[in-house]
Amino acid sequence: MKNVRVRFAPSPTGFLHIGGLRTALFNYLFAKKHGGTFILRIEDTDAARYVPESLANIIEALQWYGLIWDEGPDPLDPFEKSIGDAGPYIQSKRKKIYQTHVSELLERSAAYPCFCTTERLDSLRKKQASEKQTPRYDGLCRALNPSEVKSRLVSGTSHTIRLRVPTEGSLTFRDMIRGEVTFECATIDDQVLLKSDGFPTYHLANVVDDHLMNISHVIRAEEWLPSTPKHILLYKALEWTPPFFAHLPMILGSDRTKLSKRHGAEPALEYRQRGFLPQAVINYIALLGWNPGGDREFFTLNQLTNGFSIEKVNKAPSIFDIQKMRWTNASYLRTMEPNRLAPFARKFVTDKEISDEKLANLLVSIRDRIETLEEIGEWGSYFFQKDIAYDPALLIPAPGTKETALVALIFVSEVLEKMNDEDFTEPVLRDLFVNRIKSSGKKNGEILWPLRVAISGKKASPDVFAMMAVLGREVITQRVATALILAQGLKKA
RNA sequence: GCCGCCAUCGUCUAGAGGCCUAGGACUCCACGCUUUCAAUGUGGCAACACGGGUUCGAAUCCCGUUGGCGGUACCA
Repeated sequence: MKNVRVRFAPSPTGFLHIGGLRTALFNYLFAKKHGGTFILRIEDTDAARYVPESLANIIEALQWYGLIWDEGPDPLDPFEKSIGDAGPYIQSKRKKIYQTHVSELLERSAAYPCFCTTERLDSLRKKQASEKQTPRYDGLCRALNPSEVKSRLVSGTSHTIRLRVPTEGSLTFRDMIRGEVTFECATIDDQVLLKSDGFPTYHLANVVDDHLMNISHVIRAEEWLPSTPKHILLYKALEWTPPFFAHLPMILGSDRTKLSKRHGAEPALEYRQRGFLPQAVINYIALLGWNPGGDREFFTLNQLTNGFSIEKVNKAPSIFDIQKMRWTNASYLRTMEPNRLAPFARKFVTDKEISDEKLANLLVSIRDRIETLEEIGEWGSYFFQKDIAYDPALLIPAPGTKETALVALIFVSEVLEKMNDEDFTEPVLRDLFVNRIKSSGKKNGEILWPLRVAISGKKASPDVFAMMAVLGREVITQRVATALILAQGLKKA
């Protein structure tokens, strides 16, 4: 394939979501696979729905996920500067370009001015709907005679420009994922190309820009499939060659409808806050609707690129499963060096001066227990907080009573008394305690359960000896003493 | 309603006419390891939507039905 140029073209009407991220990803993969160019274009032709923060969000999200564009707005100054020669890449800055092409369409009679008011259009639709007809433009202005058009234009009557769609015949095109798709022209509406405010609609701006930016392949979500014939008609009217099209299957929520907040689909960047690794999210969503064919589950962005092929993209929609994404994330976490995890753990550290080394030691035992970075806080709470609070009844081991707990804590205190700071390493502690417990004829659980609770305040925690080594002799002695007092206060079982 | 797309375990998927008594992964369950919870190991439950063709042979090809999704704006 020569000269592959693809674009991701979000509109800044909201934050980037998972669906958009997946579209961006597949465009990126396709471009990189074929040594092509990945372009970011901002489609802000609807002033009414414009959300100012969304541009920054889209840019930041794409960057965080590592989908860096070769051409598009300059991240540092997206409105004023751009990377690449085909810009500007923000459609609101291209208003004049669209208008010149509209003139061309008008001259060729491929489009016509429409003076119908919103009110008339609304009541027309309502009437059609009540008569069980397909709501569509009835072509009133299509038949206006030229002199009438001219006089209305001269008088400055508010109007739009519509595409003159053939009334007969059909239109067939090839989709790279779905094969041949056919639409009857009679079912295609006379689409508005230019709004009365002078802004182009998506359809016009999209076609003009794709042509001018030399886009070779349009890869977008399936929701655009029904408007593709309109776009092809536009290419024809402008005497341009249409690009190749590929319509990606949708990503749905757990109730099989379009993904929304209700399904846990936050803005794509929200997953950063939620403790996900960008490469894990990318890995997971790449496998939604695409598979290189095989059993493999893990791919880096490079490996995805090398294995990518648009023909292997599935046709059926898929459901976003946060559970599997968490599992993917957990798998990535487990391969990480503990000291690389340390920066993420820092935010949980409050009132203590803790060395990176100590933090890394702690993370060794936490790493295998978490699915997201966010959970580090939970699992390390005994470490990050100076004082821990818990229900004293927790100190009693499973088969056992208040006395069992007391005996265990006294046992532990006695062992601790004879220890030095230097003894507080994981192997030494383990060795010592396990041997002592063995020679006293007790079971591990009898002693180590109360000890675990004394240290962590939780029934589920990292390894006891790992916690002891990290916290040090002083803190451990203190917590065991506190636990002893708490245990004594317990009612008799 | 009309138009279009789609259809393998609950979910993500492998499957390009015989390799399929349908494979892998998530979830769930059981067991092993073990000081808890995890991680990990072993095993288990679980699917070709339905009906017709085509063919010696169909999850795979064709048609229909049903179901799901998307579109039907001076939104993208």
